[in-house]
Amino acid sequence: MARLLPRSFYLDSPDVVARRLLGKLITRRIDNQKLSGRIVEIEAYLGLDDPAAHSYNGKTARNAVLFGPPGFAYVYFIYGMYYCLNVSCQPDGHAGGVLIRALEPVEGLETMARLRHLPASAKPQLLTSGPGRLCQALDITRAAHNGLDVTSRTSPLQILDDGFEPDLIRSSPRIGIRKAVEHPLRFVIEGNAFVSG
DNA sequence: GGAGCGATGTCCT
DNA sequence: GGACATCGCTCCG
Repeated sequence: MARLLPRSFYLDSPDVVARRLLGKLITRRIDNQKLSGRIVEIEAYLGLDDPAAHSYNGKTARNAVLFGPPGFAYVYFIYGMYYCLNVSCQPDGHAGGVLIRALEPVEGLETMARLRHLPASAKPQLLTSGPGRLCQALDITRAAHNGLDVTSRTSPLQILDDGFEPDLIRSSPRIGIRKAVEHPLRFVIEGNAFVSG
């Protein structure tokens, strides 16, 4: 039986939490249906010390969740079309978070395909490989999910540990950023077919 | 299969 | 007004 990750899981620095989240299950409850996917790619954003992080220039209305307590969803809108899902890390008052970049779909693939406007026969890699894609596949939006507690028993968006352990984790530079491009803060499960890029 | 590029809303300077 | 933690399409080989 999968165990809901507690708030203490997210209390550490984003690079530590990012590694630790690889292989964990994200579950999205929509009415009576459950969608789930395993985290296979993730990036760390370090807060005030990280020029690539949304929190770098201080707290604003948009990024306030990153400065709050750990274990809350930070969902933002990007390029006029897509949402991206992060989870806040570090104690209340300290900015930091992790960006979920790719999932291996586990449950509800037909619904994911429909939400992605793809035929049911579409390759599963097209469902949740990429931060914008996975939000569309799980119907995650800023209006509905920003600021949500992912450690709550009643949350429609949770992260669980089902005992899976990645064989090998590889780090590399983060994707799609223009500042602080050199830091190896992207983490993937080595060899997993659902990693993006 | 890879490079180039347009779509498109929100936030901050 | 510009930048943006993206994606999917076109065009070319």
